[in-house]
Amino acid sequence: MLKFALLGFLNYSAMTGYELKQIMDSSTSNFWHAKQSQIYATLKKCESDGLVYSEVEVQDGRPNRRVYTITAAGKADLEAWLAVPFVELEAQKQKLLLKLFFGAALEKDALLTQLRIQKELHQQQIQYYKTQSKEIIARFSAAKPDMEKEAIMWEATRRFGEMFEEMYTQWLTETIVQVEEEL
Amino acid sequence: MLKFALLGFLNYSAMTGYELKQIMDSSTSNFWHAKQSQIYATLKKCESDGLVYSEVEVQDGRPNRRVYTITAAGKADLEAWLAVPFVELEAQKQKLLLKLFFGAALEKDALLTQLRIQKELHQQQIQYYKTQSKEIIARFSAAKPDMEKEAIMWEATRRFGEMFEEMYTQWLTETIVQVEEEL
DNA sequence: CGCACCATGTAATGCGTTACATGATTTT
DNA sequence: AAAATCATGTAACGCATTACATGGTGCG
Repeated sequence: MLKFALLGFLNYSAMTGYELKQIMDSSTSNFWHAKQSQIYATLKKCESDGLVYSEVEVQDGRPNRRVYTITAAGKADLEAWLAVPFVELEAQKQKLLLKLFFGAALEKDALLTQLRIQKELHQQQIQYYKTQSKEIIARFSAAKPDMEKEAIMWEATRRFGEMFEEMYTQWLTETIVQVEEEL
Repeated sequence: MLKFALLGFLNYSAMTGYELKQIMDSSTSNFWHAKQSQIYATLKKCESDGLVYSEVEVQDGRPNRRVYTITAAGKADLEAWLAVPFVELEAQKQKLLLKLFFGAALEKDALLTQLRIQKELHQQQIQYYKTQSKEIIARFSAAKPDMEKEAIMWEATRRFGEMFEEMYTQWLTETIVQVEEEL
């Protein structure tokens, strides 16, 4: 899957692995993230599969840059993936729910402390989406007025994050009350 | 992480890998799932780490069963994990958002079709949580009246699923309108 | 007769993280 | 003087999926 994220960005413009890491951190990281090492490894794999090619740019006083460019095969691969709908629900993994599922084994107070820590974190995250995340998109839209359609999609993903965190916070609030009263 | 799910269940009672798969499918699968092969492999690892031990039960006319029992070390490991709070947000991965992020490259109709397919799926999932999932918990609670506290936690995880799917459906509804009007 | 269920596992492969390794330049 | 940034990668390990392999019982 990381492959498609990389191809998606390289389809906008050629970039190095280092730059791909930065752009992912500031845009997709809330729903798709990767470590630098995985990005380098995946780019290498994509190159050997003919989806991208790379050229080394020699710099002086700085490390050389390996700039990756998407190929026709890479574009075709990306477009094919975009075109085929997902016809199943994506399986979720939520560590916190797993712990909570077995959480009756914990002291009531220990459980409440954990839930309150999480509530604090998710509340902060709502603010992140409402401020920083919103601003990143606004700045990008201003810089690239030719990418209006893309900006609408980016805003949709931001809105998902905001709604997710609001739902999560609401659920934690209700669960805390439930545990206080019934456990 | 699967390790803790297995230890959590084995802490209730000794079981085979086959039974663990079944119980996970009917309880935690919405927030933690595993393939049968991974369960067998993880049990083996847990045994070599001394967290569980196994005994083969010979059956006639049926394959032998390898019954796993949690050890004192396994209980300690589980309890330590339960006791330490998660102090960070869990990173999420959402394939659909990744595709949507690059979705401006698609035809408007193709994009709308994909969003509508997803909306249908998530709507069905709301119903699953409101009916089948609710019933499974009710049946289990009736069968194990000594596990009242556990049942409250299970209901909390079910409620998370329901709220998540409602949020997701709401977001898709809004996003579909957005794409219809602005793309 | 065919299918689902019971019950176990191995092997290959892929995806992802952590740790290691290097070193100049720029900013605080 | 220290820390962050720029820039690349490899190696080991762990987690997860897919495919392969076996074979009897019970039900419709």
